[in-house]
Amino acid sequence: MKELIVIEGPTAVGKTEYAIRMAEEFHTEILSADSRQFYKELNIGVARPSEEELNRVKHHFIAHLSIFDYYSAAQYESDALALLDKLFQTHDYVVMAGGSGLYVNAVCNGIDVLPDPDLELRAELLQKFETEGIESLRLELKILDPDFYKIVDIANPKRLLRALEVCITTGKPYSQQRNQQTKPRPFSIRRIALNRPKEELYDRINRRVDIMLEMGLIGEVRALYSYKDLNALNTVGYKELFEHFDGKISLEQAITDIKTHSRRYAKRQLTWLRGQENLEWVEL
RNA sequence: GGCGUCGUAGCUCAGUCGGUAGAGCAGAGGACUGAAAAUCCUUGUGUCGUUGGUUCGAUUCCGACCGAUGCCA
Repeated sequence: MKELIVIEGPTAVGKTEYAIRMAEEFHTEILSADSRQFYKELNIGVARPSEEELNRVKHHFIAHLSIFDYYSAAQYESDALALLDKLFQTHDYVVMAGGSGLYVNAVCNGIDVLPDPDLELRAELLQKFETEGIESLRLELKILDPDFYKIVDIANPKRLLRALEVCITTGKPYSQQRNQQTKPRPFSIRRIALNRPKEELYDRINRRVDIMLEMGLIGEVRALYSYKDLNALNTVGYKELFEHFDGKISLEQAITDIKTHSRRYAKRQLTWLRGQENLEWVEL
């Protein structure tokens, strides 16, 4: 029986090192499930594994995309499954490691079959939201999919937007196309969630930000300044420095913001993980 | 040393024409199916600097003191 070993956990907990050790032990390879390490332009700020680490074990889905590319959890699901199919021909175990919970779930549990967004439609709806406000999205969704309207977070524009996209492009209510059933996989899955005492984790996050700065984070971000509106750059470590370059905040403030936002990100990841089933928690 | 301003939640500050107080940020908790390092929701009792006085009642008015700060010496 083939097995996928998944290493999850909050940012800076130590997933990279843990996954590499595990992959070495099982003589296998690693799939990154980190939605920001996908982008080749992002390196220091997303704590990409070092050259040395990448040489220890073969990694996939690191720097395989450009910040100009569109990508999604559903695409990741099919890319990862295709690769796993190949890797399992020669390995009994494969390791997947990353902090993007939605992406991990797409691979472990599957994601409903729905159309990819029509980017033109998305832009149109976004335009509507910006000019007419969130209430206009609510009214439209209430008509197109009253059932979903009852359960969505109507304060969250992204949820409303996506539901509308699906309704409009398929001509059917979004709620009728969501079944949220776990898809069977041709391999078993062992999910390990790494954690540390909060104080220690926060200390690691703060220290890692300082290390990123020493490694030249500011230069990396400055070189990407003209693309600051791309989704891939709506990322902790980048957006705060863009604000500094815009003259809105001091460098000192940007640095403390990066630390604060990273801590909050870790907190959200833990909230997400607490809600997941079949997790094996490992305290480091 | 003199005159003035300020001292309220971890931080920045609002406010109470006298009836013991509230925002933003931080913090904490939560949600989450094609943008997810994204996006969204909930959550604010603190000797109102200390100490006297006036008052039925003071964080609010008055005095003194302490601290911060500005100007003048």
